[in-house]
Amino acid sequence: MPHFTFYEGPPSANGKPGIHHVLSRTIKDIFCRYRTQQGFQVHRKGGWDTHGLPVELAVEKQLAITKEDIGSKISVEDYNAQCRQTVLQYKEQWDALTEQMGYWLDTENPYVTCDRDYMESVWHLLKLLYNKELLYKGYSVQPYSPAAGTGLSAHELNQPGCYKQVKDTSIVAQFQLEGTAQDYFLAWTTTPWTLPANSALAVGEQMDYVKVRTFNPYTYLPVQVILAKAALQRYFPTEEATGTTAFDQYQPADTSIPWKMVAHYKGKDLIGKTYTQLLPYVTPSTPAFRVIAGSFVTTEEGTGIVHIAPTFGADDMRAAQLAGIPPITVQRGADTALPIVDRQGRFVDEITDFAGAYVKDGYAPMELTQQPNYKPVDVRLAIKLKEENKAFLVAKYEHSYPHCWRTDKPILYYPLDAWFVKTTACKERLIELNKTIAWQPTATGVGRFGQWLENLVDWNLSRDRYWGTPLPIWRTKDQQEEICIGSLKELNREVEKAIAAGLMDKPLPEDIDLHRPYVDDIVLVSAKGKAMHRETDLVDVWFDSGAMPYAQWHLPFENEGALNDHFPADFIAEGMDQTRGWFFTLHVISVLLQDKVAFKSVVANGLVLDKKGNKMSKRLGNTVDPFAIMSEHGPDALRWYMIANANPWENLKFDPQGPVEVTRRFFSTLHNTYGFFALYANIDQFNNAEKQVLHQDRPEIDRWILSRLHSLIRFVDEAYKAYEPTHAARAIQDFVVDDLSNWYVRLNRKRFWKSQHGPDKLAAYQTLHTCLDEVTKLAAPIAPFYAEQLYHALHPGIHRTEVPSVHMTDFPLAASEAIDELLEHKMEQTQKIVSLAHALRKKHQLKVRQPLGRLLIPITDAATQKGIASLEGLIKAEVNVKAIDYMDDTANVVTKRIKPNFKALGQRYGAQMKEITQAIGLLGQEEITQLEQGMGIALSLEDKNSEITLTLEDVLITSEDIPGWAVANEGEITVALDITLDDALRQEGIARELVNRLQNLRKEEGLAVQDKIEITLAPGHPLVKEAVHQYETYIKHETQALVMRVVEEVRSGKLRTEEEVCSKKLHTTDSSKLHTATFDIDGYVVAAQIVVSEQ
RNA sequence: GGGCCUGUAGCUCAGCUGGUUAGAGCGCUACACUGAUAAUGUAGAGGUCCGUGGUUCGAGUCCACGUAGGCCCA
Repeated sequence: MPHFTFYEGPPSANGKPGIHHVLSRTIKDIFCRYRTQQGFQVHRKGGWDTHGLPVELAVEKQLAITKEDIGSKISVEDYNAQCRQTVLQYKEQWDALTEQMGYWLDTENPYVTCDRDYMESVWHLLKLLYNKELLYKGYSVQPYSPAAGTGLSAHELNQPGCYKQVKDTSIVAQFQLEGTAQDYFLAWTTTPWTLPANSALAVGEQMDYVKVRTFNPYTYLPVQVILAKAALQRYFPTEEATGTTAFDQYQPADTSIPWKMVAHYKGKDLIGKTYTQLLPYVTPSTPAFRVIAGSFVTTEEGTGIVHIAPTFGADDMRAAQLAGIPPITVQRGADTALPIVDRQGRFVDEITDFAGAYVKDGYAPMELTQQPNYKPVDVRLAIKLKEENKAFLVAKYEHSYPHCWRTDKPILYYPLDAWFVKTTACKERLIELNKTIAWQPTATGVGRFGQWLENLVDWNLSRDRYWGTPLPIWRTKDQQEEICIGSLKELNREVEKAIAAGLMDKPLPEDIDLHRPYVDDIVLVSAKGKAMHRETDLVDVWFDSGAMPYAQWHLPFENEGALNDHFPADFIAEGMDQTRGWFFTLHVISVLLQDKVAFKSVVANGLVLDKKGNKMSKRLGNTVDPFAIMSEHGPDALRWYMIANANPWENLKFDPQGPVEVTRRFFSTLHNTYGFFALYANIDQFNNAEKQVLHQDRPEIDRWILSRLHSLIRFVDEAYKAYEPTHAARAIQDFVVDDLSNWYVRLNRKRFWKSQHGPDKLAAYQTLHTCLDEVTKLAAPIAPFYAEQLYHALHPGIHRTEVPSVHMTDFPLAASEAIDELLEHKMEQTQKIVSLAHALRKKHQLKVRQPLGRLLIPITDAATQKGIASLEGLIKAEVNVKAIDYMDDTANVVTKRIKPNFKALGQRYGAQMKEITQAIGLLGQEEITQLEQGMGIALSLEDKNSEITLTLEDVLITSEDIPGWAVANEGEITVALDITLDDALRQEGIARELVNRLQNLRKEEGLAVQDKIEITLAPGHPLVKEAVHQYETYIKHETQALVMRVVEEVRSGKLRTEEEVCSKKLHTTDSSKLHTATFDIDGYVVAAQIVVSEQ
């Protein structure tokens, strides 16, 4: 059996499932069910994402502790035990959702990311990366508190009170362009102490920049400075100088400094320009001091040119890394490079002028700052730059700056050790292989995800937390030796060595937990005999989920060969917002390790918003409980609504009325159609056991609906294949509502209730059964429950014979021989004709029950006429006319309208179209007739004296009007209705009205469908009397009357004379079985009485 | 600030490679039907196709800029 491989992106059972999970899981379910029906084996292994910050935060909240308390107020052991307990706290709700929404998933054997087997596989993958030298220790710039000597998480920074308004010294520095005498870039900073670490300047590629001639306000020297045009106002609020006089007249210390724009640039023109190092204390080993592109550059503050110090800003580091600019660092020993500020927040010795100075006052001891001539380092730097003609503006600047919540001192953005996956090493390959993935929608793949890959930086794996997969790397204190562990076996082996070396006293317990703190207690021995301790970092949880193709099978320790059958995935689905989440980590791990994609196709799904388009949140209280919706409207209605309403990758504005409408419009229509079928199938004991009536022996209407059915099958199959579930759902819905229910069933009702059996009735049953059956299979992936129910209803004996579930049936195959496009087109025209005729009746207040004489259809070509003629009976019945006449308008009775066929003509004549349109508008009825008869018409155009020949294909002719008739048209179809009535037609109308009233009476009085009756009528008016006489057989037949008597008067409650009852041998005198009514038919009063015949 | 997506009737959405009366469902109004009936049909009202400019004989559709919203990145 061929495999269809699907990966379940693990949810976290640490939170409750929401309505959006119904959407994402419905999408996953649809395509897996579809493939199952196609005969693929689909493994649906569930999974749980159990590590990470959300879990830790939840636990901290439960225990009312913070991260700092771990290890003091609570032991790491207890903490981890608590985490383990918490991770699956909502598992039951998730399992309930899975079951109730019908998500076909193996919940019995899920993979769990905090299981030891899973973690061992993760370690194995990390080791493979390590062996390929794709795992390395570097640094990342993070919030750091020198006072506390510790890094801070974004979460800690966001605690209330951390951001404070402070006044800092800000400097606009002048960076001199290389090779110029007085041209400078202006860059602004609120952290002047980072200027000695500057190694680049960043500009916005698309931004506009200008060069301004002016004077330095501190040195009064002439300068030309470059800055963003949008920032001009900020630094040059005065009027721009018009000539050179202002410059000539400028005196040092003048309060007003003249300025003038002398050049314009785009940011991208500046990229690559080099400049002289601002504060040359440390010389980098590779070329630096260049203008680079930065996507973060703005003109809202500063100069639109951003000073880049890669060691002291996350943006800076990233941009510099992308551009190949080195950071400014100092060497300590062979392998160690340090930033120019130490961990206590002091400049290192190499920054001679400021060596040992604290970069923020807050870190310096009181006795230092209280000295009379103490100046903060930012101020000292400012003075130095002013003196050296390197400062353009120095000012105090008030802004919000984060502070350490423990020490209340400002934080630094500071490079901290971190382990990275060297994704940039395979950047090209990642991009290339991404192009082979079928993204739905495509733009997400090439655009959003593609862009992300283009700007790839190395993946920072390190997390300074407790609950996650520990990084399996042990190092010696001197950082010279290290080992990466790839399996439990290897770990045990190393522990044995450590025991031998006396570093450990006993082997690891059998059931060693690979989490912290247990792994932290393991000390290994290096080749040189030194002790090695584990690097304390945890691995980013995203690595856990990206590892699932391997780790879910505990590869390579078990399930050898699983990759052959289950890699790569044929299909995955995830939230649109997971660009750098699962999509990325799956892709990276598999490309780096196997040089293959991890998934061949992917459907991204959008957000589920509330009815008004607001994001759902607990805070706003606008969340929707999936269980409530499902218990109220059923899971299928919810699923169908979510899929049919909008493409899943667009945001869904969730309207709780949606499932209600879906139920009404789609499910109840389908159910009514089935109900209709079942009603008669039961009466006639139809059980689909008879031999199928040959396709060619079925009436045209059957062949039509079957043709529509197979067209539908073809369309839906394609749609599922192309991951377009919305198209599939809408097509199924339209077929059921429009074609099957409102046309086929409506037109064929008689065939089911007529009493004589035969091939026609059988064909009707079989055709309707086939339609329902196939629709059931097509809809099964989206509406699994209802489809299953309907399938069983349609195959009552199924447990004995056939396939026991719709979900195991073969997905329908479109039979191209059943598709008759010509027939479908004909029917479309017929529907138009009927609709037009109904509109005419309505306009002239003629009920459909009133027969009319003729319908006239002007015909332009023989093929159309033939097509319509073959469905003539249908039109006559629907419109209730005696005859249809076709008119090829030789007599020119019909007024025609002519329009150019723009598509045909436009391509040929292009610019001449205006004139041609005008000329065609002037054509008369005779010329139109000429065209219709296949003759060409010459049009002479004034322009260029040219002449063109028009043929029938170049124009569109419609019949507008037929004098003396009621006419309607739509597109190329026109119909005319003869609305004159004679007595014969009136009588037939009366007869039909009578039938209608008698039927109503039957129903009102609660008679069963198969009850036979006897009728007594008092027609009153001669016209009615005549009608009753004329149509006696018809009336009796339609109303299932065995007897119909005409009398002068019907009294309420019982028949006129007792004798008549006796003479007619009615077996009853029980008046409760007599049903009497008075009808008003076109103003004629008719009294009637029916009684159930007991014969 | 950057990337991507979306903007069409009161609401939710169609609208294929540009072709001249821009559609559907729901809702609203009116009428009809009543052996599918807590259904159904028909008709009507309702549109600066987000804006501006451009390409073209012709733009809801293509291009540019802008604008509003969303997601991701910063």
